Parts: sequence; structure tokens; C-alpha cells
Amino acid sequence: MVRAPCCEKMGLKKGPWAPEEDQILTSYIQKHGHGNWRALPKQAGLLRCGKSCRLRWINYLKPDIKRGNFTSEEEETIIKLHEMLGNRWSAIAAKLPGRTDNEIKNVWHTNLKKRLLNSNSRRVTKPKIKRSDSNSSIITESEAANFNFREMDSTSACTTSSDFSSVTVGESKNIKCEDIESLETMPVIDESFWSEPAIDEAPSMSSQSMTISNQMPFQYPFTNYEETFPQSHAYDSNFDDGMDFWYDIFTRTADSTELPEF
DNA sequence: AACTCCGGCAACCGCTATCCT
DNA sequence: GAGGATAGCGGTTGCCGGAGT
Repeated sequence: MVRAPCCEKMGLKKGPWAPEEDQILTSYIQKHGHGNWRALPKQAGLLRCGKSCRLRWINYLKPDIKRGNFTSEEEETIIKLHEMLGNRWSAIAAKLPGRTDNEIKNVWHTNLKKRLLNSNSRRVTKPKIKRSDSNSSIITESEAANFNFREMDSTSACTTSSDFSSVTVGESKNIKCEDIESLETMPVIDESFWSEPAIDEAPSMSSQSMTISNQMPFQYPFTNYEETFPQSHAYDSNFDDGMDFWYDIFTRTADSTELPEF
């Protein structure tokens, strides 16, 4: 596949936007909508590429964008969502009305990441769910089973990608583990972790078996399981509901003093 | 006051996903 | 189904202003 040329033509302006350009773009979109971004600058009379126009509109000019400092609630939400979703800034932004993915990304890199690095609290990372087919409104079994867990350092949060260990459970019903990036830091998890009935391994923790869609047996050693997972919750909702599901779980878990261990 | 350093942020780049013909 | 066009996403860069020396 050949990459579409963008900004290749000489004469297209780059760099910071002038107020006049902002005004032209804003009034054009308010009047006509953005439609085809590639055609927009020509029709609006801007010497910019469509990509640049789109970015400017989405990150700065859109009327519903909330500007100003992030509240502590927003920051906490970003931290929690990042632990669930990783660097999926657009998904995080979707949970914060008025905030853009770019803004959230910047806040994360300039502020929140450092804060987490400095904190000595134990943190656990997300089930990271990546859609393989955005046309599908149902999370497939393999999607639901595709999690990343971050091995925990007992004194500080891990941040580098090498700290991630990815465990893929199943295509169809076959259970397998692959893509383990860091064996040194990977907790020992054999297949029984995922498939066999719960065994109490830590005195203060109880492992519980969770069933997703009544098909995928999944061990998730939360404390207070009954509270954390409603028995009736079936994992067959659409993607956003799925995100809400995990967000809800994580929020409740993270708020408790006892964090899950793997 | 002048200079350097550093952090924050806007914008760009490169890639993938999705749409369309 | 193939291939091109477009949209969208995440990583990176570079500018600018404030703090420190």
C-alpha cells in the first residue's frame, strides 16, 4: 500500500497557526462542516495540508474543548485509565469530555508520569484490551482474553515498556501464552493460573475463578471478589461498555488498600 | 542584565486501520 | 479481493517562556 502524500507540495505552510488561519478554519467548518479533510484547506483557502487542519481543529479550535488546568479528579482518572489502557490516549480522552488525546498525552508525559515515578505506592497495570476488529460491537473471546500485565516492583511503579509482559490467552478455546517480553520480571504463571480452580496462595488473598461469556474461564485473584464482580455480569457488551466494565472494576480495586497480585 | 537550562505544549511525522472504488 | 485514499492514533520534535545562575 502506498502512503498517501501529505504536505508534500511545496508552498504549504507548517508550524504554528496564525489567528487569521484559525478564524478561516473555524468559520469554514462551522459553515460547511469538515467533510473531507484533504479537500478542506483548498476549499477554505488555507495553505495547509488537511492533516494539519484536522489536528488544529481537534486539538484547539473545536468549541467543546475544555481549556485550562486539569483538576485533580481528571488527573486521577487519567492515571487509572492509563493503568487500564496503556498509552491509548484517544480511549482515555473519550472518558474525559472536553479533553483531547494530545493534551492528555502531554499532561501524562510532563506531569503524571513523574508523579507516579516518585510515588512509592504499589501499582498494578490494567487488563489492556485491544480491538482487532472495530466493526464488531462485541468483544470476542480472544479480545477479552488479550491482556497485558505489568510486573510490579515492590517499591516503585514500573514505566518502561520492557517491564510489560504480554500474555495472550486463547485463540478459540486453546489457551497459550506468548509474547513474554521480560522473563526476568515475569511472575511465574502456568496454564493452571488461567484454567484451574482457585487456590489460595497468599494468606490475605483469595483467588477466584471468573467466567467471561460463560466460555472463557479466567482466574482473577481479587480480594472481595463478590463485591468486585457481580455474578450476573456477562462480558458480552459492546466495546465501550467493556471499557466501562474494566474501569469500574479498576476504580473499585484501586481505591481499596489491597491491590490485586498476580 | 545576560545567558543557559529546562519544562510545557502545539504541531508534525510515520504508521495502521478503515473506507471506497 | 486488491489497491489507493483518507482518517485517526501515538510517538516525537522543536519552539517558547519562565526559572535559575
